[in-house]
Amino acid sequence: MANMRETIIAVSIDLFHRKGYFATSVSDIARGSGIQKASIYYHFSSKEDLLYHIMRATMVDLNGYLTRNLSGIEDIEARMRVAVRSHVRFHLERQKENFIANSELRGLTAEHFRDIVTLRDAYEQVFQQLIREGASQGTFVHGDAKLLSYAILTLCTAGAAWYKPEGRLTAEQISHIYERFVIAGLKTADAGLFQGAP
Amino acid sequence: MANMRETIIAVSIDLFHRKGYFATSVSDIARGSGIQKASIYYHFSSKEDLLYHIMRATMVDLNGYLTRNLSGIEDIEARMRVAVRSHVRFHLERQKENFIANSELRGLTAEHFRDIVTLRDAYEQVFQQLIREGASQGTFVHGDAKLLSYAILTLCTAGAAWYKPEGRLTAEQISHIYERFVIAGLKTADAGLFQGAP
DNA sequence: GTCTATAGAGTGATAGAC
DNA sequence: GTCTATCACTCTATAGAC
Repeated sequence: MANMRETIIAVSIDLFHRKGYFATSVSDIARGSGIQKASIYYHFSSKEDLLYHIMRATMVDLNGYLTRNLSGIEDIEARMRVAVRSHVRFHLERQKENFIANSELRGLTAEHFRDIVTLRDAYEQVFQQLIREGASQGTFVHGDAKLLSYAILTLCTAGAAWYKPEGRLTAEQISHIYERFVIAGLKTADAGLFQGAP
Repeated sequence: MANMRETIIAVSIDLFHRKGYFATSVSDIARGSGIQKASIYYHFSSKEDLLYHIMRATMVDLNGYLTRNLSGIEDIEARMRVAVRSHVRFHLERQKENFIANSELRGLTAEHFRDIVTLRDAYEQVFQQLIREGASQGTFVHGDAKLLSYAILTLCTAGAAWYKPEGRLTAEQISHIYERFVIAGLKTADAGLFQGAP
């Protein structure tokens, strides 16, 4: 870890994941980084600024990863398979950051909160659009795209949360399991199953 | 709210849900309850004791609700349908407490943490046993019962988290939607889908 | 059962030397 | 870029009066 700024970020990701944002003090981060707590403020203007930076980088990378993986693929079902695999793999590979991004939104200022939610909404829109296109061309069931997208994403996000790298399955195997499960649900659930939604 | 102890619990559930356990101070709870913070300690020995009480009551009630709903039902598929509906309905009716029980485990002492996790494990075992029995009699697919139970429970728990009481669907309608979705998944997912697990 | 008062420790953040 | 020192405040929890 050549760069102190990167060290602080890595230490913070680890602590925010293990103890939570509010339970982690700037002193904890400084101790883990091997510097005094005042030195943290040379690199970041506040503890919240550090949280925001971690969350924003995670969401931007998540969106970028999905866009890259989808580029050049035309078939709707193939695009959905790729989207699910992309989501699961990203969450498995950057487990701690994604856990933070999903659980520490309350630590952000109102302005930063809005920014992160906007990025999250854009990501969910990709899945909802795929569900709508798949339904209109008869590949997927007709149902509330918003509720369906939440179901798909939370199922996969939660799956990634209990994954242990030293476990029996590789990230590749797990992403295939969820890909097949979601596609099965989108094709076989009886019509009207997800009609109406919050 | 005749009883001050009950008032403190209700106020704490609201604050822990809205702001999180660590971001909520004993002063906040006292202010919400209309007393001085020192008076909180007449009713509870510590802030953690209050969190533990809320979590334990929620888990005990969750288990009791499931047991009552399952009593007298023999058929495996019918039992699974009832179990899923029971889970979803309980999470919709006591949304805040369940959210706390699922997200504030880090606030507990090691001893209390173990106690809550034991209760949660017992609850999950009911679902895993149903999955195993259904598979052995040919009603459900064969697959890793643990991974399947996690998928079912987190899908339904997450669904309950974004539910808004003033929304379009009633708790009854939502619990039916999830019941049908889970049963469809348990009956139609191709064999080997959930083989192997964390 | 609830109050006032306070102990004792830790918090996020800043000033200014080097 | 990192340090020491410190500000101003908040936190959980307790003591003891009423």
